[in-house]
Amino acid sequence: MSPRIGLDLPTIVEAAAEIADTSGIEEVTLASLAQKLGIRSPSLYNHVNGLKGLRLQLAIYGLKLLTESINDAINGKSGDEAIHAIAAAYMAFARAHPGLYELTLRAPDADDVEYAAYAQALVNIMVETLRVYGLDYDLTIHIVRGFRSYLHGFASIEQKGGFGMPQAVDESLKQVLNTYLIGLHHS
Amino acid sequence: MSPRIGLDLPTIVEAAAEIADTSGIEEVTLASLAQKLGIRSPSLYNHVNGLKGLRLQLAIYGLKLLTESINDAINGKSGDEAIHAIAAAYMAFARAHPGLYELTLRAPDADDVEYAAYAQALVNIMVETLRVYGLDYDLTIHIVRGFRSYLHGFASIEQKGGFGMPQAVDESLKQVLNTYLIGLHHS
DNA sequence: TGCAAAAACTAATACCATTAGTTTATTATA
DNA sequence: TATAATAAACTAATGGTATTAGTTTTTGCA
Repeated sequence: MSPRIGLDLPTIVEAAAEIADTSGIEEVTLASLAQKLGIRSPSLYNHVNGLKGLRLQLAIYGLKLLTESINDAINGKSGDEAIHAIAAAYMAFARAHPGLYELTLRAPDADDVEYAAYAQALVNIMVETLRVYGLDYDLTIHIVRGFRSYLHGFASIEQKGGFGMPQAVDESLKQVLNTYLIGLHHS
Repeated sequence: MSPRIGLDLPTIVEAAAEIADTSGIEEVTLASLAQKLGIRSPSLYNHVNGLKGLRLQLAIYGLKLLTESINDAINGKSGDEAIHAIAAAYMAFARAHPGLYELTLRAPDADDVEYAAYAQALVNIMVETLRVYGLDYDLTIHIVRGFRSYLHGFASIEQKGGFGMPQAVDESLKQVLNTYLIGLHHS
């Protein structure tokens, strides 16, 4: 079935993710990736639909890792504790994989079935975690949107060095989350 | 002093912003911009430090527009009303200038003095708006970070089509903000 | 053993940014 | 008014990029 074994999609995507995390996402080119893998760049078209296809695979891979990581973090927790655990796991992923994270939330083709499925899974985790608060469905959707927006914005701004003093960012993350949760408990 | 008058930095940056908003930020190339302006692409180097310099100018221009827009929106308001006005103006800008907004929060060189000054001005507006709540300084910084993160994350996710149902996003924006403000009033 | 398919390859094309060196037009000065 | 300096355009050339087409090679299976 497969000649020239030893090079498959996971290997390619992981190599690309490593470039993204260590050198930045604009260094992820078919040329640099091919060089890292010891092949010529047109050969990549046998595994991936060009640069656009590679980026989509990276987005799927990142979303999968992120979702798994959050699922692990949430294990056995509920309520406010679970919310804080999600936030911590989210930030830990963004910090450990800066390039991959950036590609994760920037799917060139958000209509892709696999990407959409993982994205929905992440939303479902949050919806499920909020269940204990007994909110009605519409409000739950609003709150989840706010939570996602906050986490993504925080990770994104931090990654770009947008927060002046770097020592207190974790404190900010928690304080803001607590403020949000207090508001939630009072509404 | 200036031969061949008629082409200056603002003209160039506005043309580039138009490309970004109508065709997407990856269509902003020196080639496409030069064509739009009726010149050859190397001529752009007389006004801008290459593609990187162009992107920096776009980020500065966008940040300036955004800050002015928010300043206008806040006029005469205070407290919760001012917070909601900031959020509305922020989202209005991101929606009216999708490409420029994306470039605004992605300065290739965040150390640039002019860019940093506008960014600080935006933070100052928020700090000032929160003054009426009488929070201590540290908490104010945390809350501003949360506010910025939320707004950026919301705009960013919406732009990528990350919210499933598009009809209720404004409702989400307000609801979440209200929840956040309730938490603020109770802490 | 031979055949088909998959995955590598080479060669070529088109687009892009960038640099170097040249021309041209405008402004300021003598 | 004529001339020199300067800024902004230009052409030409280089190197990097993705991508396509067509070819070779290797592997698995009949």
